[in-house]
Amino acid sequence: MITFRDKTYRCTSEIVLGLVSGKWKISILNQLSKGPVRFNQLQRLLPDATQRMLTMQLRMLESDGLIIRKVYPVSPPKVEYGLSELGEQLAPMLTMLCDFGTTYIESYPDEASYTNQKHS
Amino acid sequence: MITFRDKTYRCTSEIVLGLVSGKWKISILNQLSKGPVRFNQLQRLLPDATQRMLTMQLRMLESDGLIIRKVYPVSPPKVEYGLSELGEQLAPMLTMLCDFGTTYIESYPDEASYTNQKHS
DNA sequence: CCGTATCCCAGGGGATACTG
DNA sequence: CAGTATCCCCTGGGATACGG
Repeated sequence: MITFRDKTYRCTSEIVLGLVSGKWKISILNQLSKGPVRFNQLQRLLPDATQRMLTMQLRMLESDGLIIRKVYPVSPPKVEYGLSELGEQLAPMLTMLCDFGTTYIESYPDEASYTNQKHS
Repeated sequence: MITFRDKTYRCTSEIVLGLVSGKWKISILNQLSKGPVRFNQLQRLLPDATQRMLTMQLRMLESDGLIIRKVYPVSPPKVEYGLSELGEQLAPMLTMLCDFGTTYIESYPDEASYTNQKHS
């Protein structure tokens, strides 16, 4: 048993699940892996996420040390989010998860369907 | 966007997260990876899981095709759980998640503490 | 031995409106 | 532009008791 930041886990893998579990966390990490992004860019990239949710997920990723929030003290305000070192190290695992997910649903071909998302 | 079993995902990796997210799923998979186990053995291996929770998590893993439930029609009842082919394929990923988790908490040395679990 | 059935609670997430 | 503030709902999980 492991205790980490006041939560208990039965395996260290559960900690990683916690890091990326959250409706928009993976999408955010995927976007940031292409380079730093501003808040309203993210909003346009993830049009189904509300401002509130986006902020919450970003704050969690930040406090978990996976992303870095840079505030430029200018007017109008400018905030940029980018991957931290730790966040970059996560990338290969996200890829593996993605690949396994793809393999998995291919075991159940007629239970999955794809929709292409509108983009600005 | 992907729709799979009436849920929508933004990335196939989220499907995998769903497969293993659940308080006892990883612990169960870890145990079954050592070989098939009976229900009450599992209870003793995971003493903090209630019967109800154990049953629920096992049912989910089963309906997701990761484990196989074998019922022996004898008296007293005997039920044995084992990994499916798909479940075995999951193992390397669980190992990666575990390893990254270990690496991760080592970045924050004084926020983690370890407890060895009582076993029968 | 291997489960169901009930009841209850906390927190993750949605909708909407407001602000430095 | 980049957020807070409220309010509300729903699901995952806990406690406990009962059944084939």
